[in-house]
Amino acid sequence: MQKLFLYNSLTNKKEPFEPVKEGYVGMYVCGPTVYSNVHLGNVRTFMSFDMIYRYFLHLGYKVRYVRNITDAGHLTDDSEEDKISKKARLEQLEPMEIVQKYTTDFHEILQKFNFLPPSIEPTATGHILEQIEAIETILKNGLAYEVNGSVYFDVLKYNEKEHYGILSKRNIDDAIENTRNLDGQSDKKNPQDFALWKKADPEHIQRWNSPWGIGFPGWHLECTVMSTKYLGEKFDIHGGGMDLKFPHHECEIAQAQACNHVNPVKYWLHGNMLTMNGKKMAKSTGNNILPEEIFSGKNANISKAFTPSVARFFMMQAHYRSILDFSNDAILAAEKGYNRLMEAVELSKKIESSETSTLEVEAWRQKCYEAMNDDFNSPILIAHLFEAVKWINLINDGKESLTQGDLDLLRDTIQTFVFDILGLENVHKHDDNSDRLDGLVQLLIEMRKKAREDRDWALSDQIRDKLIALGIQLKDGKEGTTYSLN
RNA sequence: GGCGUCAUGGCCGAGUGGCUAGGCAGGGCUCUGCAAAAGCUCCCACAGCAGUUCGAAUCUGCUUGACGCCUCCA
Repeated sequence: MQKLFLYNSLTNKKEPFEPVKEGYVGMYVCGPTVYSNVHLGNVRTFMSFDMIYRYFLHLGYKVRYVRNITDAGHLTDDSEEDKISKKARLEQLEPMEIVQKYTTDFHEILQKFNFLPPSIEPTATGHILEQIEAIETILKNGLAYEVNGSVYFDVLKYNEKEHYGILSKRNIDDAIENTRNLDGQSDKKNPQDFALWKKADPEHIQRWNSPWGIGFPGWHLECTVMSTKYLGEKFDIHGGGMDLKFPHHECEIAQAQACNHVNPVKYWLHGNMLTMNGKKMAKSTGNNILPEEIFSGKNANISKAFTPSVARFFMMQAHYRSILDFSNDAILAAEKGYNRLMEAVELSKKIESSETSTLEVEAWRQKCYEAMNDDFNSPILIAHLFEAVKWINLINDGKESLTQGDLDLLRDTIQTFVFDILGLENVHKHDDNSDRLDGLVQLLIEMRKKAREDRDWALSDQIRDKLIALGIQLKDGKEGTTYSLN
């Protein structure tokens, strides 16, 4: 099995991956809060982990990939209203209608981007009982306290024996000094404390019964409970966006420690932000672009529509831990590179083998693995894939050659990395009219051929230029004319 | 204010103490009726200032700038 190194946010180091249980990987990724459409920035994080999931599967691990749906509603501020209920009131819908609507949207979007579904996709509302039990355990262990029907985690007490800040590299004393004074009416003993259970006011729509009265679970508890339930007290990988590192993931560690006395996660992986115009994409600021807008081209920041696979390629060209800035120029450039890659992939199916090989396919294949083994370095992998693009074209020109065995290896490796691991798709516009379109274009190619034989350049160029205007690129080669659709 | 990350060629983006990814755009050549496509090739960058070193863009310090977190956030 390939030796994989990954960057652990807990230690800030690249470490060799050694699973808790040999041959198995338990991976938990914080999913979306389903109160509005996912934007491209949300998608980036999930896509990074989709690629990581795919790579683990390819390496032969048995992976249980858990990605939750947050449908219980997190608090937005110190008011008692949470996101889900807020939106529900706005649209005159039941909270679960909102949840259903945006969960469906989430799934549809990810499907278009060719995501593999997670092994388990648990919901917060489906685990209220488990959350209540966890709170009882934490209370019993003396690390939480109840005030007026709410239960808070006692961060200072926890910090006496454990390190609150172990992940985000924060010092609790600094945090105390620098906490903003939001209001004076909080029930918390200390501003650092966070809610495990929050009392629901009468007008609060999402509400459940509990030993502390009617209320709803706190911000961070669901992930602790669900990851423990499905992956165990100690599991391999926990992922999420960089912006969740603090406080969300820090609180998860504290809760798990308080419940199970175990540091729950071996490797913390954090994907970096997708920015637009140099600023983080966020639902709240309006600085974002929706996947549907990418697919339709209907957004002021882009000049045309892009396929999901082009957007995926654009994101895979950057490392998951780097900030990536979205712009029209950047995705246009990515689209051209993507097209060139896909055309070479198609061509690779047609090129023929020779008696001898002039290229080192096995060494190249190993370089592809080395790229992925180095903290899932997809941009380096793509650089290597473009080396193969060059090879395929040279073989096609008769300037290099491969034996049947090497050619099969090349094709297999491309298939593996381009489609299985990066999750790209070569989108053929195979609608009902594709045969007709092909027939039409072939007819025009014939007519142009005739015109060229008659030296009727005006006609032949007209055919060529009108077709390119329609997005049909004619390619004159030694063996005749072919075409590609843009 | 505190904590942290990052500053790479026209653009996007990797990476390493010396051998200097890749994509896009641009120049030249091959091919072509002219082109396009494809191939070859050129353009050798690492914010600024000091320091460590035989040697740094890569290590250290400072400066400047950007971003992220500290409040829901992928």
